[in-house]
Amino acid sequence: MLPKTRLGKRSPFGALVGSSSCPPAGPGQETGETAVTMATAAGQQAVGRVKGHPGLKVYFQCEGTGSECSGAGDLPSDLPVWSSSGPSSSSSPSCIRSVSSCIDVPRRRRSPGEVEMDELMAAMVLSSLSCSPLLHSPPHPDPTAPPMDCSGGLLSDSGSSGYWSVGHGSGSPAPSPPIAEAEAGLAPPPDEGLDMELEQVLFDEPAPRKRRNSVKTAFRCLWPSCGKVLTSVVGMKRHIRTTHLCRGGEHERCSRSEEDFYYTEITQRAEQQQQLDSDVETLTTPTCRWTAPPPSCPRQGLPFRVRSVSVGEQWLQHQSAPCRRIRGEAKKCRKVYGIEHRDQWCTACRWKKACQRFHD
DNA sequence: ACTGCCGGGAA
DNA sequence: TTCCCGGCAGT
Ligand SMILES: [Zn+2]
Repeated sequence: MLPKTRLGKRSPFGALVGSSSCPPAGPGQETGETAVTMATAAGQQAVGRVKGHPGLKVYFQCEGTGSECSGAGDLPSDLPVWSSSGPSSSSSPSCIRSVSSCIDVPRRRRSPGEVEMDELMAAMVLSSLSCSPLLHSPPHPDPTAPPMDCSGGLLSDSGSSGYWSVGHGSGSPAPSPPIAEAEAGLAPPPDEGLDMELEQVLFDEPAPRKRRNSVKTAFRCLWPSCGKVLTSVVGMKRHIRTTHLCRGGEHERCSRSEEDFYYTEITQRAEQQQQLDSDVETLTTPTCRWTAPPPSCPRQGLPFRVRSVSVGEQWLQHQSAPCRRIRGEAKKCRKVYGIEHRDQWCTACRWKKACQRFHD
């Protein structure tokens, strides 16, 4: 028996076993999604967008100055929007209702001068970013859902037999994301919880292994027929702001997040990195890029496409990346006995498996 | 270059 | 099941 610490990891698909489909939905497609919208002092901003499915419980807990409300409810997939009463911006049909009609939320108006909303929003952002479909799946699995048991051990790392075996279950390619991408429209799994962006990021890579050497990060402007590449976020934002958005410094605060939707993060090998803009700064400010432009600064009709990784997604990638087991300090049979005494190795070492004699 | 070992395949 | 090995990642 192999040790319990075995991490089956090197499968390129092991990173995201839970989410197997990638619905070919555009940014504006909202069926089956649940937009968590909340109002801030600056306006409304979609802080999270998770795929909803029947049975998915979403828990809110907001702490205000005077009162405290917490709501939990089953979110049907027909898009109930829960939002606190913000400014009546009717930019989106999802902002019509101020309080969900299906969640018993105590009505509470935002008290003036309330500053905890930033914290709340930060918490929502964090929770939405760190929410794995596994962590938020209902404790009682949906009986109507197909028994997709492909999600165990995504983050827990407690699976004794590595991750999952591709071969289990004949003809059931559930955990295979590339196949699932082709069959995206056929059977969306109930565990759908990650943004499709993330899945694209995770699976678009031809080489899923980490090749961090000599790879630099740059940012490409996504404005139509621009394609400018800069090495810094700040420079890119400034480029977008000044060149495309035609804005000066007085709008920087408003459009601070808007530029994020018009550039994408690209990586390129160092030797391929051509002469870029002289504006070289290090990436110090983590930016969160959402899948829709901020409603506070509507720009209708302008095409935007985002294929970038937010910080949380990067974190999630890192967490769920198929990482190998940490090489132990102990010498193994190979090193102890040497190649010439291979017959003295343990069988695992002989078979190039994890050593059973010298555990870490 | 060497080592550990995952994943896969042959016998 | 046993055995072997390609190939990757880390040292
Ligand atoms: Zn050994």
